[in-house]
Amino acid sequence: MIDLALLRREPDAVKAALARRGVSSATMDAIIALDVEHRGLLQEAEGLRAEVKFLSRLVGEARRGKDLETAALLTEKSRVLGDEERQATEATERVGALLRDELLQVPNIPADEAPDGDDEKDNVEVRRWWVGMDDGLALPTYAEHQRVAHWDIGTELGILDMESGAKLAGSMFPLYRGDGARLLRALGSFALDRHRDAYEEIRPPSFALTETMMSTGHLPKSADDMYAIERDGLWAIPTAEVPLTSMHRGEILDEARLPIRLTAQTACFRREAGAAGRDTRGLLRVHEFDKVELFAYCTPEQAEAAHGDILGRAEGILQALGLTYRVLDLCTGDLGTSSARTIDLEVFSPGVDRWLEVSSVSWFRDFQARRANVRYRQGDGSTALVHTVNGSALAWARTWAAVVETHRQPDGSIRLPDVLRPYLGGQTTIGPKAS
RNA sequence: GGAGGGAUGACAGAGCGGCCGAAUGUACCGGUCUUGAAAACCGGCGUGGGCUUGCCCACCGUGGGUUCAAAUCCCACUCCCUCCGCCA
Repeated sequence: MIDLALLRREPDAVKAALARRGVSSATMDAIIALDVEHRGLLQEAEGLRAEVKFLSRLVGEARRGKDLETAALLTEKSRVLGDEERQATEATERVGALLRDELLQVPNIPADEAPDGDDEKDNVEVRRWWVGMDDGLALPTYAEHQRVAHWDIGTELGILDMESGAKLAGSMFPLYRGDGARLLRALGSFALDRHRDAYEEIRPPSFALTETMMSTGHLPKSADDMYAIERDGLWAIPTAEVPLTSMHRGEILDEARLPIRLTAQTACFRREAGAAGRDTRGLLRVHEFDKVELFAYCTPEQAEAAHGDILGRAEGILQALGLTYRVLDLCTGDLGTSSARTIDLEVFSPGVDRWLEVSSVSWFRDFQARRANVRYRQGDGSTALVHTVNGSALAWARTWAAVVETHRQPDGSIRLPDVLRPYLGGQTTIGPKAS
C-alpha cells in the first residue's frame, strides 16, 4: 500500500510517478476526494463520541451524588447523542472501507531508475553471462545433442514423468523420478547451503491464512491464481515470500537486528489461470515447483545493498551450474504490483531454445511493510516502516530443465555440474539409460 | 476429538461496569550523588489516527452484543497451557 500521507502532501509528484505505470490521475483524484470525505466524517464521529464519554462521566458523578433526576436527564441526552454517534461512525467506516479498497488497488510507486515501458517487450536487457565469458569466449553455440527438450530427455532417461504427474494431480503437476528427483533435491540443498553464511534458513508452513495472504497483497487481487482449501480457510502459498513477509507482521523490530535475512525452500503452488495451453509443455509452466527464496527486512539505507546481494547470489547459483543467462531490468509496465524495482534472471535452455525466468529480485520499499505493519525502532526512539527485498535463488523446475538440456552429452547422458557432486554422493552423470 | 485453565504495555503482573490507556515490579532513557561504576533518590518511558499543537479519538487475543458508560457483563471464534483419546 502506498503512503496516504505522501499522497496528501505531494499529490502531483505521486500522480506523475504512478502515471509511469499506467495509473490515471483521475483514479488518484478520486482517492484524494474519498480521503477528504473520510476525515470530515471522522471528525464528526469523534466529536460526538467525546461528548457521549463526557456525559457518561457526569452521569456517574450525579449518581454518586444521589442526584437521580439529573442523572436521568443526562442519560437521556447521552442516549440521543449515542444514536447520532453510531450513525456517524457507520458512515465513517463505510467511506473508510471504500478508501481502503481503492488504495489497495494502487500499485507501488516505481523507482526512478526503473525504465519506462508498457509491457515485457520494453524490459531492458542489462547483460548476459555464459561460461567462459570472463575469459573472452563468445556466447556458446549449442550442438544437436543439446537441442533436445527436457521432456524428451526426461522420458528417455526415466527422470521426469509428466504423465504420472497428470494421472495423480492433473496436467502441469510434474513428477520427477530416480536421478531426476535426486537432482532436484541436490539443487535445493546446494543453494540453501550456499546462503547459510548470511541467511537464516526457515522451513515455513506451505499454507497460509486468508489474513496472511491479505497482508502480503496476494489477496484479494490474485485469488484466482491460488489454490484454496476452503474448509479450513487456508491458501497454498505461491511463494515463500508469503510466510517470510508475515513472520514479523505487526512487530516493531530493533534497528540493531536489521537487516534480518532469511532463506527458505518451499513448494510453490500456482493455478496459472488463463495460461492454459501456452508454454505449458514439460516444466515450462507448472502448478507446483520448489523454489529457494531469499528475503530481507532492512532499513531504507540498507535496501539497495540487500537487493544487490540477493541478485548476486541468484546469479552466483546460475554461474556455478554453468548455465547461460540474461539479466533484465523490468520496465514500469511489467513491474509486479508491490514492487518498486525488479530485476529478472532468465536462463537459456537450449533444448526448448528459449529464455526461462528463474528468478525475480524485487525491492518493495515500504509498500509491503505498510500493509503487514512491520516497523523498526530508530535510534531516536521513533518508529518507521522497514523496507523489504526478496528474490528467488532459484526456482528449480525451469532450472532443472536448463541443467538437463545444457549439460546433455552426445551419448544422451547428462553431465552433472561439479558443485552438485557432494549432494549426489559423488555421482557425475545421469544415464545413459542401460538398455 | 473430549475435559479444564488462560490471553492486559519490552517482560512479569494487578485491575468493585463510571477520571483505567490502565496499579506495581523489572528493564530502558535522562538527572542528582560518586574519581568512576554500582546502589540510592528524582523525572521520563505503549501504538496508531484526526485537527484549531493542545486537545480529541481508537486499541487490554479476534469479532459481535448489552449499557448513558465495557479491560471489566454476555455470545461466538482463534491461539496457548494441563490432562485424556488418537496418531506419522
